[in-house]
Amino acid sequence: MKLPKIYEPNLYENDIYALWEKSEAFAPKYRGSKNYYSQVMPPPNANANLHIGYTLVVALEDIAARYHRMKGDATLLLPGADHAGFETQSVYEKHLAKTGKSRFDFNRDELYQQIWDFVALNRGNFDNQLRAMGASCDWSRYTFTLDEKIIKRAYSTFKKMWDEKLIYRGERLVNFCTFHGTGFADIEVEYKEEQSKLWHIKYPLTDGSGEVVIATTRPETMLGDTAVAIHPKDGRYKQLVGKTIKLPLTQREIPIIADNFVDMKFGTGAVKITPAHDPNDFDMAQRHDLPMISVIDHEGKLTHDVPMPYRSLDAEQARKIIVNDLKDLELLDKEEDYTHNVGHCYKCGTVIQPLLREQWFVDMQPLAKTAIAVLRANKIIFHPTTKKTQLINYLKGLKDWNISRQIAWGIPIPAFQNIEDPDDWIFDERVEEVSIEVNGKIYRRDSDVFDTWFSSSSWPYASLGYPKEPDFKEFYPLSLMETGGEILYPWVSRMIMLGLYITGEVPFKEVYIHGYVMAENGAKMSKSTGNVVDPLPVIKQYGSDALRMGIVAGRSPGVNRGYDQRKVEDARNFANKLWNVARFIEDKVGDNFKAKTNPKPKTSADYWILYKLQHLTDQVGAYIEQYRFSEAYDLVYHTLWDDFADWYIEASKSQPNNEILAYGLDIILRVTHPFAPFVTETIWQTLNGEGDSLLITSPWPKVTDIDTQKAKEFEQIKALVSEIRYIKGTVHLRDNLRLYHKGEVFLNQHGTLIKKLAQIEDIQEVRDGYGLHLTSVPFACWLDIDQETAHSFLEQLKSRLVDQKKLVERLETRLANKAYTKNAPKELIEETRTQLEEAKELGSKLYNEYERFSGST
RNA sequence: GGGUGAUUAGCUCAGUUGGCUAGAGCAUCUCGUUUACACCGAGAGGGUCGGGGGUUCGAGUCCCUCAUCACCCACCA
Repeated sequence: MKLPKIYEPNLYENDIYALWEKSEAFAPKYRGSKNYYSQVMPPPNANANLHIGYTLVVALEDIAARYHRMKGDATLLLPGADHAGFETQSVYEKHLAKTGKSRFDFNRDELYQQIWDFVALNRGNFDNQLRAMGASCDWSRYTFTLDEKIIKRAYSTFKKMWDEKLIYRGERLVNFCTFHGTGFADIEVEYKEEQSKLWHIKYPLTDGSGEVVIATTRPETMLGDTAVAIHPKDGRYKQLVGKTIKLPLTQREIPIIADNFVDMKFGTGAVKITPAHDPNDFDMAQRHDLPMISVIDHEGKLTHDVPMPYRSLDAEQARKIIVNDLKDLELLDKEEDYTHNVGHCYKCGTVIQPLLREQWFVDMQPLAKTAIAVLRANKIIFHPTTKKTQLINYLKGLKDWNISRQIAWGIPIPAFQNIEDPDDWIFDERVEEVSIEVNGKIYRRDSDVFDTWFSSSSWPYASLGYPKEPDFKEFYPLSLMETGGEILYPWVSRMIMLGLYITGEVPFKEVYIHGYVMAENGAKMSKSTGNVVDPLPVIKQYGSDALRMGIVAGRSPGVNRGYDQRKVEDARNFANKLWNVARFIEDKVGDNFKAKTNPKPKTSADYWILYKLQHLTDQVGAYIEQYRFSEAYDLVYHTLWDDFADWYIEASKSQPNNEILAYGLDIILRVTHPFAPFVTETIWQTLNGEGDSLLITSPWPKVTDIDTQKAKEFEQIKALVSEIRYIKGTVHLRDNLRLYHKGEVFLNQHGTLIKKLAQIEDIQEVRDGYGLHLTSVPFACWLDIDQETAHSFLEQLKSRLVDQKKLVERLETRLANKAYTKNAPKELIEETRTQLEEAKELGSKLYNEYERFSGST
């Protein structure tokens, strides 16, 4: 079968992927190695289209997986999708809104079913996109985060924590979005800087002896104040401790307390304490045993615990009215402009209200402690390494984790409450029931669901079927967890903690954190800005391989970088180059392409290319094992293009060796396959004709020992040819150029090749002659350029001569430095000596040429 | 307030424990249709490696410091 002139990815990609799938090439299988290599892919939101960032995820994971598969390791790349609880529910709510409905029109069970159907409708996109990107993942092991095994695992984990008292139910401050009606973990709150006011309010002492001025950004919460705090060493106030304040606008009396937390320098040095609506105040209330009064409810309105005129007001509205009322009472001391950070719901932008709610919490201390110890002991290797330190710092300051969410789309919490005794909670997995009877008592199900991260923290072992499934026994701990920096804290940290807690082992041996794919101008991609790049049109235009390589090229771990279309184009050109190399070789070797394992090198070019290919196979493998993808790709790119195509194939046109051509292509196809799976497999299938061999499962190549001395001969030919090309280009000579020499064996031997590569008329042995001598090789030879033409080369000669002199000087100073000869490694000094010799020789040749031509001006 | 990363050619970026005259792609300029490829070939120009100190025989690379940008964490009301 003949390869057409241009590689058109669209014509082949689908068929090639189908071929891999049909051949079960993605199933893990030991092929000559005893090692396994396993990754579970970070599950993207099942409901959304994959954005270009996920192409990077796929590319990185798939390159590593394909490499290890070819190494013979049993390789598992497990695909999955995430129900993405709150994310998906808010998408669905927007969808509902279009039909004029809202979540309040349905109960939670109804909503759950509706969202399930909604997600099922959209899920196909995800599968197809992953295929289009060439992910060699095992679809038979596809896992959804609401699969039975994942839910059961969440329940077992919850139960174990419950039994071991790591789970507790408590009334704590939670970050509450009054629009979505749910609480969030600390990490989900988005802080934004806002212009606001700092109000100074006079709080009169009960005994009438004066007043204390407090400063606040949230005057509406004063109705819930239960104390005023000052610093114990503050001379202005310390005599007031123990006295009480008559809280304005209310009839309540509240104490003045002393606490080290208070910053004397901020505001007035006196701070109102509202335990039910501020985390720091909450902590202080616990220390001083203060009452907590909720004055804002879950809808963001003032509660019935505030004086009549303020009840049911919107918090924002209440603020204005209260400030006005204080003004009227002449209790407002002053207003200052003030800029501070305010927490917002990351989805709708509503200001987050800290509210007192009963929720389930996980005591993170013991889990974090174990994780820190494991990280410190380097049981998990991080790429880049700095992420480890960041993670340890995060774990050190970790607070308890609120795992309750008041939404429908998620895993119901398997806890039931005695309807007659609110403190009596039991664990039970019958979550499909609203209420159950146990020991004659009626228990009602907690209507909340788990935070998505609670179940996904078990992903590495739950998706492998912990504890009994063979996959778990075979592939755990995972070889690599590849993921983005934004989920280092919410996900990676928790996978490590829960992995250690449940399985007693680290969940993965290495972590690779990729940077974000930013928009081309470096800004963050977001739907609202409209600068999101959709991978599918890019794949259609340039091919899947081009996108994969283009997005990996020049990218290092943990660093954000813009999407660069030029790199994709370049990669497309690379795929086409490979295609045409294959066409050329197909033409020479014929259709029955079968590369010999040990081809016989004949020419110095043969030895040279084998040497290059040996370096390629060894080094690319080493790079991938160190997860240095960009450098690996770079080496593949330049070996194919510069070495194999531009030098070896060109040389082969005058000294063909079909065995080596076929062998070289074979090696290059294998080594390129992890990066460009489609084009390499397409070529492989076309050239192998009827054969049933697949490149994807072919072994990674190994080139045996090469005679490097012979390889070096070709380096000399390259140097000679390059110099001739340079001179030709500079003096604008094209035709009829001859190279003369006085009986150099080397030039006689390689004359035909040099003639061909340098595009000159002839190479001749002569007795004597006159012309421009070449300086880059240790042979006496010259181009038959006349005096006048050679003159135009004088400038070049001069600048090269100057450079050469500088180099000689630099090397001489270095060697004259006794500290250098004393301290530097011997090989390096030896190298410097050789270098100096060569530099001197080249210098004198340049000098001679320069003298001869300048003298005759 | 704390932390991390970035700052290298016109643009986008590589550059592993310090060691050949600092690299790539794109862009620019000059040639070129030669047994595959114009999504091509040959050649060229272009960099005080953000500033300033220091350690070292030797620093783009290590240390200190400053500046600018980005992100993350914290949240003193």
